[in-house]
Amino acid sequence: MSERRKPYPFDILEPKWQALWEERNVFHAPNPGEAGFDPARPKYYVLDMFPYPSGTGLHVGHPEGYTATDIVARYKRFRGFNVLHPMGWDAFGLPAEQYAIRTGQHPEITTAQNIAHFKKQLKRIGFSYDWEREVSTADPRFFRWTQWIFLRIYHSWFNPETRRAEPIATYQGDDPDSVRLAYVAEVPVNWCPELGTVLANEEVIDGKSEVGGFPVVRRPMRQWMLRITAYAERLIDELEPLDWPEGIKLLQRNWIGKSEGAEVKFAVADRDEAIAVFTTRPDTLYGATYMVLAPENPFVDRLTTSEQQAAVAAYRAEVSAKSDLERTDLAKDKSGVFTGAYAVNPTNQERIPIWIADYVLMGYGTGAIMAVPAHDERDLEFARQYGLEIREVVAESPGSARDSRAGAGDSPATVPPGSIPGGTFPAGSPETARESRALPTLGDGCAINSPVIDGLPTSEAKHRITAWLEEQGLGRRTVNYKLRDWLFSRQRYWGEPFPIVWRDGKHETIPETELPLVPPPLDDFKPTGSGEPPLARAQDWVRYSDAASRELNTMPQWAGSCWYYLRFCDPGNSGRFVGHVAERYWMGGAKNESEGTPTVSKGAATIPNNSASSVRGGVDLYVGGTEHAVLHLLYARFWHKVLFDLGQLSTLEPFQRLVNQGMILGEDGRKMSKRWGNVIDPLDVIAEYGADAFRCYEMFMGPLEQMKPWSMTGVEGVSRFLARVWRLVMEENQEGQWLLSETVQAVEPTRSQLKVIHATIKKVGEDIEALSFNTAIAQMMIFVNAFTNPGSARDSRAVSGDPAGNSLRGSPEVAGESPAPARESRALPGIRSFPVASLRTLLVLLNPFAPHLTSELWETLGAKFPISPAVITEHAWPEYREEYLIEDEVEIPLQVNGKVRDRVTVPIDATSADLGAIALANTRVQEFIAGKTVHKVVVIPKKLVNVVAN
RNA sequence: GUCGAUGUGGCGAAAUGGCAGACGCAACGGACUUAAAAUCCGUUUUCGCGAAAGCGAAGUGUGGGUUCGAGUCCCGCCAUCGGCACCA
Repeated sequence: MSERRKPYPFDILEPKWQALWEERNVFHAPNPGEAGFDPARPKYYVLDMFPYPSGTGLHVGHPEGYTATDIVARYKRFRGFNVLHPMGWDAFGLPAEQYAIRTGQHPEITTAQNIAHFKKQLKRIGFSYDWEREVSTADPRFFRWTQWIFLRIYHSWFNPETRRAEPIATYQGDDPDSVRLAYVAEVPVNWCPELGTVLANEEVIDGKSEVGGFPVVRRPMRQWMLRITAYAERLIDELEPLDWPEGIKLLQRNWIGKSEGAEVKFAVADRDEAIAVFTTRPDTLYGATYMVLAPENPFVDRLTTSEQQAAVAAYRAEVSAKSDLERTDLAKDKSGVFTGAYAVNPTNQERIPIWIADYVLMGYGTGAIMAVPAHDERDLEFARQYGLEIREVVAESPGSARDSRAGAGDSPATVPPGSIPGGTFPAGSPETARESRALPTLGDGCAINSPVIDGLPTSEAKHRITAWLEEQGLGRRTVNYKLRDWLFSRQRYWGEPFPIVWRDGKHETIPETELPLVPPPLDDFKPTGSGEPPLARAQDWVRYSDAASRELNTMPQWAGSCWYYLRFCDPGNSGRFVGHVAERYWMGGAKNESEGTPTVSKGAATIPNNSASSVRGGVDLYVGGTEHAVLHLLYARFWHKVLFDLGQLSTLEPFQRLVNQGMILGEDGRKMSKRWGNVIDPLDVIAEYGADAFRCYEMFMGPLEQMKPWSMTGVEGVSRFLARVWRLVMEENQEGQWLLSETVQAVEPTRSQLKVIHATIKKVGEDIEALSFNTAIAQMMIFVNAFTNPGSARDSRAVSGDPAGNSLRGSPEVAGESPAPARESRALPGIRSFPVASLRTLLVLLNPFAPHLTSELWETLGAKFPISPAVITEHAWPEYREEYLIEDEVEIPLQVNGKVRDRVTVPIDATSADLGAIALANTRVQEFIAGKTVHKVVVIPKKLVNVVAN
């Protein structure tokens, strides 16, 4: 009584169908070889980015992508595909551990509770996941294989010859540990003494910990690293053919940051030593007037003169106190110190001073640069600050001059390409040049004041000087990447332990038979404070043997998500991380296998690169948020490639098609957060409007990839639409019971109804393929409006050309005077009638969006109009017939000079000549061309006529 | 700074170079009702003229351009959002 009246009884029918689906295991997809598997059907793997089961539960943002994939999954099933549509949990993670630290509650318990809550929410939305395939990254049956994959990575190296990972046994060198894809290194980390732990860069703000605001220092620690940089080139190349948003591809490419250039050796003056620098502009070598080393560069210790010792030490101390963020944040002023030493410019033997400055990073290139202040903004700023020489060696090339900034006489624009500009440019007087031009040339131009390459355009100059350097043994062509190796260890409890033990200071692996290696039980999850991970507390566990002890670090949260999509293919396999047959079936190329089975592990014979087409495939559709555009998607691609190279997988890439859903904002247009009090809980919405309305609204809001604000009244609108569908089939009697409506009859649809039906079949199918769900729903609304409303102005367009008049439904008065109903059966006189077959068509089209409502109505219709199969989901997707879409007549706008002046209805096959004549004869057109000369009549048959006159 | 995305009614949004605003929300008017809710019908880009049907003009952030024709293609600019940020 107190409850608001429901527009239709979703609160009863939705749980009913959800229970039924679960009971009958309707959405289980059998694997090849299992009972019920139909090999004749093509496969379709549609995947969501699995969630971290946080304590707060789902919000309306999660189900946006999930609804999209669910619609595709249900649609593909109708289309006859074997559909793999799984869900699982990214269950290791910091929040559970921090909660454990605060409360003493074991993370396993809180995680299990959170998972249960998430699962309940997902089931209430009616997603068609195959729950038999559910996995959790924190489950030993799962992370056993995460550890196993780590061992594969550990036992491999990247062979630059074959450009692929190979077992370490194929490595011929004498130090295998130096080439392993998993290795140990001392790297600087963000150490927070107060919290007793290492923090990720994102967790450090202005040199303080995000949590608590404690100071954070940089400190070198022994860490596990994965050699992802070996794959930099392939991660770029093999990204190309994927069906991903261009923006995401670009983001990955930029993250990897490939740049081509040269490494150049500069001799140190008066010493038998040389420092290599990396530059992308070897053509500016003559303009290198000083050199800069990163403060951490080991050369600094050796080079610094005694007079400069104190200044250098002070500067290095100052720099090391800064966090990464402080150091790179803001466009702060350049700072640096002279070392007292000099290098020799290899082109002209000039002595140039060697400085140190924190604008040079130790981690990129060689940690040293040649500074060319005339042609690099940063070097220029630094040179100006410390009064270093600026020498111009590139002039703007003819034609590319931005402005006439220089006087005509000395303008390099007068230099003919290829000639030596000595006469026209004031060579040897860089100061003059500087003053006459406001800025140095930062872009391409042509070389000047550079004997070996004078007059050459930049690109050619680069080649020439690099060749010259190689001849002289002073340098070589090189490629550099921004991408760094992946810091793979964490000092945490709630993560996968490494299958590694230490003996005599050396790492070695534990046997595979000892997997899974589960974390020890602990009561205290806090870091130890000494920098040792919490696992150190479990002394019994740590002790592996008399001589060996376990690795104490755990893997980062990314580890499980790097391969979970593979486990979904074969989640119960206890002998392998994924069975070959299952993997080849679900991950294989979607097309036929006619080109032969993908090449797998035939020794070193196949080099994966450039043969991408033979190993194409992967997840057919992967939907998730942009926040994973780089890290997760890059890490997963990396692991996948290693496993592929080692012959464990059949495809080169994990995710063939990727789509990012946009963020859903609160009703106030702000990001949803507790702080603004604008968070929407899906369960609240479902309680009020039902899961079907929730799903449809999520899709009707706008394009999937766009950011868009939530609107409760919008949900109401979609709910009204679903209620209209309900009332198309059902009517309420005096007692308030819903019964099958008398108006539903076994009649043939009218011609105009057929047109709407087939237009809807076409549009909904195409729109789902294109993930344009909002317009698919709009079209179904048009369908329902057409069936519900007696001929109204708004559907005049939809029914134009309908010889039956403009009513779509057999309302008595119209049906009486209309010859419309096709052939045999007609509406009973006096009763408006809806053809049952047409309603069934609508129910199938709508089923992926509103599965509960449509299942219920299908069943109800079946009671009076029996049909087999009795369950909607076992039916085929309807096919549209072009013949019903074709019009006899078409309305053509008549334009004069591009403006519509009238419209005429003409037969569909009217010729251009006819149309032109009709237009010119039209009185409205005549009005507007009166007194003008007609120059041209543009006729687009079936579209429009445009008379050009003036 | 730089790369990318976006900019269309009061709002969410539609529109293979061819009738801008489909579909929905909100608002307003009407029917039904004792009344309300629900439901159904209708109006709704702006400005001008008209009693009205209607007629005209302008209109997709902004300035140019290409085209018979531009929301859509090209060039410049502005704004909002997002990523990266001394990568030599």
